[in-house]
Amino acid sequence: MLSFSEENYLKTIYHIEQFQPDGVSTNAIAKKIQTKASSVTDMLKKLAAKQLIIYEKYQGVQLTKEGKKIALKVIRRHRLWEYFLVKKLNYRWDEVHEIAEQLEHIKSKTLIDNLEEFLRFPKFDPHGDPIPDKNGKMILTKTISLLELKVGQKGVLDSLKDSSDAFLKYLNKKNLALRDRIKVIDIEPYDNSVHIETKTHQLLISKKVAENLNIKV
Amino acid sequence: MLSFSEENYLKTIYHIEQFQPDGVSTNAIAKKIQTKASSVTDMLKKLAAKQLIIYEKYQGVQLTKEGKKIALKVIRRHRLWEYFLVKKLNYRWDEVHEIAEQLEHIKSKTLIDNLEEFLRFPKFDPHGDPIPDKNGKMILTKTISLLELKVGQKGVLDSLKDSSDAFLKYLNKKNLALRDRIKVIDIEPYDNSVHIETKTHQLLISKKVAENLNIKV
DNA sequence: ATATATTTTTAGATAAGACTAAAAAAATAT
DNA sequence: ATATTTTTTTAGTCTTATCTAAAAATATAT
Repeated sequence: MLSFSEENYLKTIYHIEQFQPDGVSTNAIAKKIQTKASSVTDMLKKLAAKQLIIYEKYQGVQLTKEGKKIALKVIRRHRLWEYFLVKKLNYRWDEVHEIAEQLEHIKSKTLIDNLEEFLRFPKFDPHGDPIPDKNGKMILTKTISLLELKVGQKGVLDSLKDSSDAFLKYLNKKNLALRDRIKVIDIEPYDNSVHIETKTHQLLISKKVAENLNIKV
Repeated sequence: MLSFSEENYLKTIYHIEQFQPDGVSTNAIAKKIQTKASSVTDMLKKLAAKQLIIYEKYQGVQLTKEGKKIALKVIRRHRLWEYFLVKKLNYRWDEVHEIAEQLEHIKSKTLIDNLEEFLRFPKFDPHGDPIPDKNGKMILTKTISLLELKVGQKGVLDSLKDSSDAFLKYLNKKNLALRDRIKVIDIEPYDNSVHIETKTHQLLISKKVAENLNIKV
């Protein structure tokens, strides 16, 4: 049985791997997990000894099949609990991360499957991210970042590249929500900002924000 | 903020204090928490330094006001989560303890109050134990053990002195549930066993079992 | 009252996971 | 190609919560 900390590392490596498929660096993990590189190295050795990652000094790491399986279990738990918190306990999408970070490590053979059934098998969490099923399978939606849309093109806000509370609060303030239909009115070539229109209002979106919005066209 | 382990000690001391109001012994704690007396001593020093217990070498401990407050918070969380597991996730009363032991240590300012509201402010957990409210107040029901009833006397099974999974499974097997009306048919003076009758069947209850059944007369 | 048994504490060790500081390796720049 | 910077690892330390073994205090029994 893995520790809280080991599970966290596996989950984190999985997430970074989505963007860095051929080797996740020690520093990248340290940054995401808010710890020191030396602590990461220690843990990588431990996970490698358990055959959950492939680790060669200075080379970055990759999850093994087993490591990936465990990472997906943790992600499944995290996303189901987030769904529970929002749908049943009336939390906002920007309030659930910290609590789900703890709940995702509760150990039980049956708990998460029972929770999933209670929630009636949701397929996406409150941030639009897909929830892996019992076998680790999830619905992968093809999206592009808002930055890639042309003037006049339309799409739907599907999910986020950055789900930090800070970004979620920004979207709250700007009245942008998942499933909103978006049309690009204009693109400013100088700073890559995007002028968009939703059903209810118009908005100016900076490059930084635009690249964190995943659009289904 | 207290650790998982510190919270567990406070909760355990609170429970033992119900039966040993003037000083909880190191060994009693060690037994309940499944650890060694020396480990308990270490922790007692720590809790005393934090002013959560009154501890004098060799004298046993007592919770301070603050220690009791925290213990009741942990018990509140435990019982609300047990209620959730049974009422929402369809667990049986003998399956929830281990999971609630973990859930009770989730840290959040708002989680447990939101859960309580979602569950519509239950006053008793699945084992008949009262759930402390936000302020630590709970409904204390006057009960006596089945052993104290006279022949011919009636009462209702209200709660249990022992809520171990083993005892709960025993009650399942014997078809005894909370709220069952019970009448004492006969008492065997030789071994203090009790012959009882419920709405549906008659049963012979050993002394050991009888003293763990709390009856509201 | 004294011997014996039990309980509790102390001392020292261990494991997990983090840290700092310094060394080693790899990447980048001139 | 060499110097510089950045990244990663190593070595050693710290904290938390355990443990064992031995010592000290308390309780029990004769």
